[in-house]
Amino acid sequence: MDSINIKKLAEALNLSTSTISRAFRDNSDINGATKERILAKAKELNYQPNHYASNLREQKSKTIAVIVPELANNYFSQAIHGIERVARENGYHILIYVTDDDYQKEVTFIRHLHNGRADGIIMSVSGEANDHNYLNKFGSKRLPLVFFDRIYEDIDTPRVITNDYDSSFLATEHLIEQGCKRIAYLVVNKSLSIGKTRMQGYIDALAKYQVTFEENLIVDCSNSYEENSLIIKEALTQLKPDGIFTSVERLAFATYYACYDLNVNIPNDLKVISFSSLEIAPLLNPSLTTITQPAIEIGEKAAELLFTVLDDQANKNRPNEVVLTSKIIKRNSTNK
Amino acid sequence: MDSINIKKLAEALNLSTSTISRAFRDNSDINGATKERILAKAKELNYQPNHYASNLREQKSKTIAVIVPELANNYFSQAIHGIERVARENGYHILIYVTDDDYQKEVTFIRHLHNGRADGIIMSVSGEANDHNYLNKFGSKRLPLVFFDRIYEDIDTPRVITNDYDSSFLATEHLIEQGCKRIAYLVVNKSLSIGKTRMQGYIDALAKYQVTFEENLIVDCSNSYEENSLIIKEALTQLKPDGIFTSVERLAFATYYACYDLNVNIPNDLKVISFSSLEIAPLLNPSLTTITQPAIEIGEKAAELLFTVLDDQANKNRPNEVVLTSKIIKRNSTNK
DNA sequence: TTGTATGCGTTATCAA
DNA sequence: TTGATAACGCATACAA
Repeated sequence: MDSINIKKLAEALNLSTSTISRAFRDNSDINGATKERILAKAKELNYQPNHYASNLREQKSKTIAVIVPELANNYFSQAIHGIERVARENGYHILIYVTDDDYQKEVTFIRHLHNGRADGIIMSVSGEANDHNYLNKFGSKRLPLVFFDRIYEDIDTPRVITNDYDSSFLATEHLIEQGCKRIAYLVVNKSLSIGKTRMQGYIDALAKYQVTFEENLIVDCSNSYEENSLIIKEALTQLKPDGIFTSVERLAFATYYACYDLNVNIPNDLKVISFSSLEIAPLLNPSLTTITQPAIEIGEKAAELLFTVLDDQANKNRPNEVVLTSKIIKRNSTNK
Repeated sequence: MDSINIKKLAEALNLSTSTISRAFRDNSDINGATKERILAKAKELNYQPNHYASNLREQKSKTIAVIVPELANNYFSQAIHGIERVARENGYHILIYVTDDDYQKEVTFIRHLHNGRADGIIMSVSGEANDHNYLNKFGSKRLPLVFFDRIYEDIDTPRVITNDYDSSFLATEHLIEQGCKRIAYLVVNKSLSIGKTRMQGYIDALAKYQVTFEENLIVDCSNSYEENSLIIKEALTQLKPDGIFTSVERLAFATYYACYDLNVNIPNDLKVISFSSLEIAPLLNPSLTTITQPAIEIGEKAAELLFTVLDDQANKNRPNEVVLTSKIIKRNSTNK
């Protein structure tokens, strides 16, 4: 390694390494002129303090890890965008890990992150999770953790969520107002936080309007595109719903494809509403009525929340839960 | 810091730190039984070698940085997914940086990465770039770098691209075959590699069919949604094209919105084809004819290429350019 | 096969 | 205001 380090820079300037080091930190006492001389030379020689040495010395990495179930999803890429912006403004870097909804990957990622690589974690949990207790195994040494959107309710850690119950209630209400009598709820994992909360909003809205709740109108979908296609087509033909409320974006897409195949007309034969952050929802055929979460803002808030924890580990006055509001945007897929 | 480290683990086992260290690497001589004893105890105490100490000692970080212009774009999120998978399989972590097409951010990211934080960089360059020479300033100390998709032609480094010229030629040909006489080409930065290559395919296809090339049918768009909306509406009303070929996905979306507003019917009044990795292109109104790049594969190849460079810095026999093939998928937006 | 000693590049403490 | 030195946690050369 012939690259430049603090020692060579010190030699080149006839100064000690401590002085050089001081020039790169704001708080230290250092002569203004020397500082400038150092910074100039540093720029000339393209010197930068080695992050790993600093991290080792300071016991922090200025890095946060972001763990998401999937990337090819407008919601998550927007959320990450928000996280990235806030992190950068705070001088932090972000590591990305994708679980593909695989619980084992999630556990492995988290465990490996506890080696100093990251100072904190922002995570939307995998859909498969059964035993969340692994998160408690770290005891007091667990890294600061912030959940967003998909959370484990039994883990005590700050979280950023949206008003899912209300949104689901309103979404279902909207379908009822548009004349739907048999509304199916499509969900990937109904035992998971968001699947469950969203389902409750649906059930309660049905109750309010005295629409009979049918267990089999809750359609359990999977993570596989092919399987979902079959499941949804069967649901459409067997259950003959006149409205569909999907808990995640890709189930709405799958519904559209199924309807095209089966010659089911949206919205005449079937009305569709979905959670989705798709920016081009108006361009779909027909344009899709969505419950749109403020994805970027969720990411930003999650990052901010993590930073308040990092800045002040002791302070227990920080908010433990931030709830943001989603918007229902009515479009043609639920037209009367 | 009361966390566990190699020294404490050594004490707990009555061994030396070097023996512990050896247990965590495969190549070293160590008694099988001791190794197991160490690993068992390590698991019990939740010990993991500190990455920053290892990195400092070994002068490598097992981390690669990925720099992209934007995240909320199906192409890039898919590419990153591919990169992430290959990286993980190789035991590498990935850092994500988003430039928002801001050249200054790109320069800053790259410069800061040369502090040991990453072993290599995979980048799709920002659209604004003027002076690429900053990349040469690092001399022999420049980190291994792989470009994908949006490249600087004047920088000598491995790259993964698609057959953009051919695709553009075929796309234009397709529009001509569908009866278009006035085909506009929408581009964000025509001096940038992909904008230029794609334009050349367009121009040559026009020539082949003796369609007159008109300079003003090359429509220069921006990175702002609002500006593009105005630019495209003006282009539609002033230039009255009967076909549009857009170099990036979001210009196709902007075109759809503009047509909705202006009551221009696609495909009757105007046919549209675009580069796009949108998985739900069939669901658009009308379904969009696309040139679809193998985004995930591009990411995978870029990562593989970087790893061959990292594995063997000296070997100059590695491929310097990988060209993958895009697919034209004809849909209703170019129907006769 | 295991242990000892040294250094990776930096920063904090203390002395000058 | 600056310099000498130790320490962060680990991996390797060398000794045992």
